[in-house]
Amino acid sequence: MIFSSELIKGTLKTVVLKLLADNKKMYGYEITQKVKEITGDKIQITEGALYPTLHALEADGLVITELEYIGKRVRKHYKLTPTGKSKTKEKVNELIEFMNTMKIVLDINLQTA
Amino acid sequence: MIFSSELIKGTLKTVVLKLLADNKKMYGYEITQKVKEITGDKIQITEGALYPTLHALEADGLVITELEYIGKRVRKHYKLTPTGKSKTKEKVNELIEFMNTMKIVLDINLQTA
DNA sequence: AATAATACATAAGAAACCGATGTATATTTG
DNA sequence: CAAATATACATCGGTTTCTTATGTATTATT
Repeated sequence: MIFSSELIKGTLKTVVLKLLADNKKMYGYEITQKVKEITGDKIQITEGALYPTLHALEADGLVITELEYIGKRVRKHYKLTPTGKSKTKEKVNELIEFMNTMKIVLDINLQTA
Repeated sequence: MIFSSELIKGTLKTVVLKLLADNKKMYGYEITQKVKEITGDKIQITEGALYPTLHALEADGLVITELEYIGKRVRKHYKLTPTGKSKTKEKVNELIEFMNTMKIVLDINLQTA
């Protein structure tokens, strides 16, 4: 089972930030593979979604980039800025709170009307 | 704290379906109030998002409608069809699984690279 | 009497993603 | 060794979906 893209949408930025917080430094392709790996292929980030997101994070000053050359191939590494680190905490906390709220909506709302 | 709309986006349809499953029959305005109530004002569904969603659910055959007149004011009640009921189970299960997966991404991904 | 709440609806614009396409190098496999 | 696959970046048109604003009308509150 692969999760519908509408579910992934709202959490993409948070997931990317969290991965960068845990791994210090990652490049785009690595992020797609990492997400596939730790979610058992259930979340697959498309390149068309990821690269614009990374560019937006950079434009917002949440990450900085660094190029690495592997032979002739280039890798663009992304790393959190201090602002990015605190933003990551905010977003992760919001998502956790949101999921707790969702649990209430999904589980506890039993014929209360 | 009010959750960012990007988080709410992917779950709106599922939340509406779940409320209908639990309450048999609801009208639009009632849904907005119910969601505010059970989430402690943290999720506020706008009318511009809700009504198009309800219309889409109806067009997809997941709900049927029924008009009620309170004096001169009209209420449009929405009720799940059999198809809607099974779709609700699917969507709720997917969301629960998604949240479990998200927990792994947010909590357990510790320097595995 | 005026304001707020109830109750529906639409519509223009914005945001964000999907799927496709493009370019190029490196590795694996038959 | 040629072909296929994997690695690695990027953009873009079209679609979906929401936001904000607006519109109409009735009922309740202050």
